[in-house]
Amino acid sequence: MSETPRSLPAKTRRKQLIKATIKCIAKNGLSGTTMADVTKLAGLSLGIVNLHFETKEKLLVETLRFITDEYRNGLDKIFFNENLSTEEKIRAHVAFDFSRAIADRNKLAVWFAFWGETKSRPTYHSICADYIDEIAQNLTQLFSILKNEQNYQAVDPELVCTCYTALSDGLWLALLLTPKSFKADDAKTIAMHYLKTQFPNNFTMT
Amino acid sequence: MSETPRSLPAKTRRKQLIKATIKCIAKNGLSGTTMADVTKLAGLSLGIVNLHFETKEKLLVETLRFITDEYRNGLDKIFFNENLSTEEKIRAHVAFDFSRAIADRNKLAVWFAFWGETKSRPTYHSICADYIDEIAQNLTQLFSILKNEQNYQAVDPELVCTCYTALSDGLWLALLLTPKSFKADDAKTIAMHYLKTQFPNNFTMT
DNA sequence: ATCACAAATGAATAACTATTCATTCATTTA
DNA sequence: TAAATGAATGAATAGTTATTCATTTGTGAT
Repeated sequence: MSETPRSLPAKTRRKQLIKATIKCIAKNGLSGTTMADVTKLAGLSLGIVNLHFETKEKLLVETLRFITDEYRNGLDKIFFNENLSTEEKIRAHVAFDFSRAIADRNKLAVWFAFWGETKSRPTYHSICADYIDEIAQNLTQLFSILKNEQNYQAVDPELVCTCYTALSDGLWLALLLTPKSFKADDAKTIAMHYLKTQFPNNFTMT
Repeated sequence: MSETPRSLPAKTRRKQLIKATIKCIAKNGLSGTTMADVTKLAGLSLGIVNLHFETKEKLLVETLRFITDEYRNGLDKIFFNENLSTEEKIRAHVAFDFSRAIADRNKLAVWFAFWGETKSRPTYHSICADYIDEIAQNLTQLFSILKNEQNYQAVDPELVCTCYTALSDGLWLALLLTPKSFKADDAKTIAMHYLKTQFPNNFTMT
């Protein structure tokens, strides 16, 4: 195949530009991300973003949608996997949260960049609100099933879901801010530590 | 006193501008914050920021420093308060984390906005790294003292500190993203729920 | 091969925004 | 009361950056 075909399916080119945008936001911040930077990083010409996305703002929205979709789809695959037990699904959820693809510092920078703008941009907010709700419902259900299966009387599934989710987000922040001293494995250990306090008969060390 | 004295101590004017900047970042995002917006919101003239801060970038740095100092100083007051028991200090820490002054949506938007730029701006990063380290040391010490005082054999103070801190940051995100369904009191309940799993003889409901 | 088409280019443009600084104005001092 | 001071103003400037679109270039059909 050629190095960089001059002509490519629109979908491929859009993805290429979104990936460049992620790198660019990580490198220069959302406020420092320019069309010139993005297109240069993608190895393409200045006008290409307007050709494929119309405006910079739409490129940013699609970039946010890209990372939220990636996250949501990954979790859905786990949730609807019939070969996994409930405990295995929860374990897989944690593993996914701190996997290479998700707990990547470039992508984490993008998450936080958009979260910081959420209050001022209704579009960003509604994209985030959507996936949050869906994931919370699925995860709460998993905790609820585990509670019933294993007879954990005192557990409040909804509370555990909110707590786990917040914990996971905060661990992402630690990965972003202190990458030298805090690694994905540390984050996973802490997340499992919390789950074990709630479900002491499950989630024992492997 | 006059409504808006034409002349004011430099420190007061700087604070006034920083407060306007916080509101402006919350309202327009970091990327959408312009000098015109900030100065208009402060009810002052366009050139005033350059007069008091030299550049926009320096205003932003001072704004980040303002909120980090406010947070650090508040926690220090608790940590060094000799009238409080260890448990009371930890309780006060939680109460502070989700108090009106700290868990304010404008300020939360500012925290996340800067966190999102941390990877690309060494200055922002070092301001954050500083306070994180100091607070973690103090909080770890509190957990360590409580462990020894009350004989909690299994507790790992450092891990509990990292876990609590991440949880708290994640709960802030929930307050920012889903303010309708999730309030400061809910956040406090969840934080206390976690502490109770670690120190079951303490942190019982009030 | 040639043509027709669509994708990509990038110089030029239009819009925006940080910064400057000559001027204005309130306050203080003599 | 009359300078003198320096904080504050905002029109003008300089610099940056998103967007446009006439032109170029590769691709596939005939």
